[in-house]
Order: sequence, then structure tokens, then C-alpha cells
Amino acid sequence: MDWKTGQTRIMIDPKLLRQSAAEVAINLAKRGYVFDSAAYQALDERRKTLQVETQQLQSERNSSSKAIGQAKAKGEDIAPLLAAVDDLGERLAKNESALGELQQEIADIEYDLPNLLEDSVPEGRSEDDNVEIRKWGERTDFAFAVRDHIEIGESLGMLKFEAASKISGARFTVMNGALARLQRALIQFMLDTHTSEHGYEETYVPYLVHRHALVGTGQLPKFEEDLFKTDDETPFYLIPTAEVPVTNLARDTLFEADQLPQKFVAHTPCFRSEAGSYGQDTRGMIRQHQFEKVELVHFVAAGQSSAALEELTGHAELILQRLELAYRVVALCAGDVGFGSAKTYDIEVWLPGQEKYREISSCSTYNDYQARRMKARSRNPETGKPELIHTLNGSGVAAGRALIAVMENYQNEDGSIRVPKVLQTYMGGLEVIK
RNA sequence: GGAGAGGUGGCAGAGCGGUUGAAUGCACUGGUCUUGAAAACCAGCAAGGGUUAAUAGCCCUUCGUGGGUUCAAAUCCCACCCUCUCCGCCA
Repeated sequence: MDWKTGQTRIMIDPKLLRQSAAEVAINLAKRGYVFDSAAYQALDERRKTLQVETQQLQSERNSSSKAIGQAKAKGEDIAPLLAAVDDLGERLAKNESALGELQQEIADIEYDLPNLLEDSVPEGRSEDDNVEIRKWGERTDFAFAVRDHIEIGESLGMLKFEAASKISGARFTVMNGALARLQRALIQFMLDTHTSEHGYEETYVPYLVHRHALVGTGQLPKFEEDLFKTDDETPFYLIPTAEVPVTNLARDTLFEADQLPQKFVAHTPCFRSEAGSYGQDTRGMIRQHQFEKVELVHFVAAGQSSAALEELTGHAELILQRLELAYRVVALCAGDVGFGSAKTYDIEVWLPGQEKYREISSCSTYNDYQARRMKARSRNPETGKPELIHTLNGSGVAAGRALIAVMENYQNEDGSIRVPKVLQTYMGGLEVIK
């Protein structure tokens, strides 16, 4: 917290933290996060004392200065007044810097706090404890030996990992011809569906962002190692998801009540360093440094976010339904919910090549966590006072993984791929890729 | 890349060392007037923090961000970020 402005950059309501530190600790413990509420409160007590003292000195300085100004205006001798404030500045500076240090100490703790979980988040420590909410569609049944997307793509000559590694090393892909077009078709289909049927506004955003944008959405300061950045003096970061630029559209904004909700959809590439995921999904297109994604973002008034999360998740699901891909929706358990999220649904699509459901979308409500960091507010029509908005986002859906799902689920015995009905118009009427 | 101008309340826009947290206009809220509405007129109207039972008072902080000068900074100095104009280069 910045003591001068009182502005906090943490994600949990600072008042709640001070008044109900123990309750906060209980909530965070569900994630497996240990928050020493007693130590925090002790620090905060010291802060209060010091702050009152400092403000008292500031008040003295202000009234003295005012008196000097008035005396000067009347042409009186100000020398005795100046003498009276002689050491005030020094005492004040001392107090201010002590308070600043203490505030920094508190801020370091606050920065490290993940968001509060909603009550409906299931308990659990790892992804094994996630709870399946619903399933849709039949897993594809094959009368022949199933191939994974790598085999299918390489034998078609349209998916080239070696070519990519010559240029950029591991975790990149080169695609050609109908397969490259199929990914574009998926993206177009998703954008069209969300804009024309779900009321989203299509948005084009920068792929390079400044640091503060990432602090706003919560990737920073904690997850620096997951991101690519330039080595400029003021570096640009490559976006790990469109969530970052799109959500930051609400930064420093005070919405009028009738301007909400707002829904945006954007297609962007996403760049992730995938540090710490060595050995995971090293083959194929599942986990890349660069992938395409269509992202959905909602800005809603406080109190509307639970309904919005269900709505947003449904929008992502419809894409898979139209593509006739089997999937399931799981509620992430407390230990698996992301740092800034209050509640998350993952949508997992059936991949025959892996004989597994794999994540293709992650839909989260952040409640006021991101809004607090971004200073995104709306005017409460009843009180006339600004209050933090709620932000949500979800993939609708990840295009690279959707491409894998189509390749594997729509494969034929001869190695060709049928084009899903809803994509054929985007493929110039093509029905089979061979 | 070079040269200049600028960043002030929800918005527009004054102020350029001292009763300025900030003129004015728009928007918004309440009132007068009106059958109702509009117009006109009157009044109110920034945010965050501390203290507190309090959304009452009182106090602190905030004029892009961070430093500095000063008894005193929106106003002066430095750095950075951002915006605009012109020149160069370029898809």
C-alpha cells in the first residue's frame, strides 16, 4: 500500500483484511496458502500508531505554512515563525520514511495473497480433486487404430515440427495448406458465433504490453518467469493471453451504471515461456510457446459475477457443441484455482489420441481482484458512489487445442480429416482434408 | 530517429510558489416553476486513507508516475511513462 494515497495494489479488500484477518486466513487455507493473520494484525497496529503520529506532524506543518503565508501577505516579520518550524521538517521526514518502510513491509505480504475463494469452490489440493459438473456428447468411437494429431498432421504433410524447430526451437509449430486454414476457420467461426449470437463486441488489441497492464490482471509481480519480454529500458511483455490487454480496457475507468455489463471477444496469439513445465506435453501442439486463442471478457457490476460466470462458460461450451466435440465441465478445486481467480470452470475436450479429456477453456471470475488493481469502477446508481466492478474471462476457446480436437475426433482410417459442418463455409466448401 | 506542445475532478477546460481540493462549462442529484415535460432559475456534487458506533465531525493524502528544491509545490528542477503536431524512415 502507498501510504500517501492510501491506494492499495493488493487484490483482497484491505478493510476486510484488517478487520477480519482470521477469516481471510481460513479462506486462503483452503488453497493451501498460509496467512499469518496475527502477525499481519500486529504489523497493522504499528502502522496505525505511526500513521496517526505522522499525520499529526503533517497537520502541524500545514498550519504553520499557512500562517507564514498569511504573515508574509500582511508584511509582518516571518523570522520567528520560521524558527518555530525549524526541526519540524526533519522530524516529519523521519516519520514519513519509517511509515513508508512499514507500509512496504505490509504491502509485500499483501501482494503475495491470492484472491479469496467463493464458497462454492470444492475443497481439494490438486487437479485430482476437481469436480465434474456436466458432460456433453459421446466420445468418438473408432473401428480402426486411432492416431494422434502429430501422426495425422505429419502424414498429411501439413504439420511440421522440424521446420519450426529450425527457426525457433522446441515448442513451436509450422502448419501448411488446409490445416493452417482450418485453424483460421475455427477462429473465424468462434468470433462470428460470439459476436452474432452472444452479444460480444469484437476487439483488436496490442500483443505487446507494458508492465502495469500485467500487474493489473495479476500475472505480475508473481509470475514474471512465465512471460516473454523485450530488453528495452521500459520492456514490453508479450501477452500470455488476450485477457491482459482486453481486461485492461477498464483500467482507470469509472463506468456509469447503464454502461455495464460489457462483453468483449478478441482473437490473439498468446506467448508463454512455459518455464517449469519441462517434460510436460513435449510432443505435439498441446503446449507451445505461441498459440492462438479466442478470449471472452466480461465487465459487470458487483453482484452480477456469479451469473456472468455461468453465462460465459455456456458461451464457450456452445462452440464445442457446434463442433460436435465431446467435453466435460469441471469445477476447479480450491488447490487448483489460479492465483487471482475466485472460482474457475475448466472445459475439457475429449482427445482420442490421448484417450483423455484435456483443457480447452478456463473460465474464471475474479470478482473485484483485478478491478482493484486496475482501478476499474462503476457508479452505484443508488448511492451515487463509485464501487469496484467485477471482471471475468474465459477462453472461447483455445484455437490450437480446438484444432487438435478436430484433427483427432474427425480423423478417417486413411489419415484424412473430415471438416466439421459448421466450418465448411469457412473452408470454401471443403469437406475432407487429405 | 530528430524538433516542439501537452498530461488537472465523470467529461471539457482555467490556474503556473502561499486561505486552490482546485475557476468555469457540460453531465449528474435535489428544489422552484409547469397539467406533464423541456427551458429558465436556485442549491448540491472528486477520490482514497486515518480517527470514530457513525455513510456525523475532525485530520491526512492525491492535479500522469517517481524523485528533488522550499517553512510552503498543480505551479520551480530532474528522470520516466503517455498523448498530440511537424520532419525523417517505413508496411
